[in-house]
Amino acid sequence: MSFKGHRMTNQRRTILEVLKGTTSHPTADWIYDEVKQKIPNISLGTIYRNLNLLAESGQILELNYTNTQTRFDGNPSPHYHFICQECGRVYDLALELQPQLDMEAEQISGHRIDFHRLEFYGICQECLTHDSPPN
Amino acid sequence: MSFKGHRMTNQRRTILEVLKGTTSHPTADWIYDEVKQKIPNISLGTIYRNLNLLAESGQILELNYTNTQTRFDGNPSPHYHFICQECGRVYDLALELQPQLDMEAEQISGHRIDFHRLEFYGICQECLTHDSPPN
DNA sequence: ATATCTGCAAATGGTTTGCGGAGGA
DNA sequence: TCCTCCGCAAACCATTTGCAGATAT
Repeated sequence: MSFKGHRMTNQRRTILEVLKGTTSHPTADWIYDEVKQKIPNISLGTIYRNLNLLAESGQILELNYTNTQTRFDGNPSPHYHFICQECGRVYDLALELQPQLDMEAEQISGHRIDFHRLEFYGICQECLTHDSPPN
Repeated sequence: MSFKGHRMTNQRRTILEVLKGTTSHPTADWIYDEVKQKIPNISLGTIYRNLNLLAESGQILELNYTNTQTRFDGNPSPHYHFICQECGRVYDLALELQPQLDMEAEQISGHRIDFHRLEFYGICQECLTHDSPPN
């Protein structure tokens, strides 16, 4: 099982499994801690190299919503996100895709538009109902 | 001329002028080089401190589209952007705002949504018509 | 067989910060 | 006056990378 000339190493498989097995849009550091439980001597450099390679080959998504740590999404199919400004959690949104926006923007701007990214910001349900939110 | 207890120093005024005087969504480094022409001994730390302060007080926008350098926008009113994947330039888009998306996303998710960010990606008109694009 | 990958550790580079002095209000 | 701000330089920290050995195919 490989992907376009890339080898499916134990490290790469485990990283992909961990990322596919969560909906929390984790950071490289969080993934590192998780994978370490299965491959104790894995290095953080390997985590980064594989996350970048997986993102380049379209198997995962890279999310840059802040200027600090990058987050990763095991679901590579197009969808929108919600970012809670209180706890920082990132949620998937079931909002339907809006491909007509690409057409409109293309006509207005004259640029060739391939895709768009849409992120919503606010306070998540969890933080709204709890005084001291976890995480 | 101040802003909520903040002092309007020569450095801060010049940084704001430079940023308001361009539509190129520059990086802190570019702003540094520009401001240095007027205040030769200004430090990069001052650039960052002021950009952060101006962003926090809503006078400018902070754009995090990549995991490398942050870009800044002298126009703080809500609008959408287009990022060219060939030359990296960031353009403003005249596309009308889509506030109904906030309503829809709020109903679907149950989170309180305050605003959204929408960015389009593709190849800009400049790069489409020129073989070797500048910048 | 061999090109890709890994662990290790050092380097990178954008951004932040502590400090003592300067300068707006 | 006094509190915020500045320049300077070091620190910070997420991410990248060079190298020599390991491993998937």
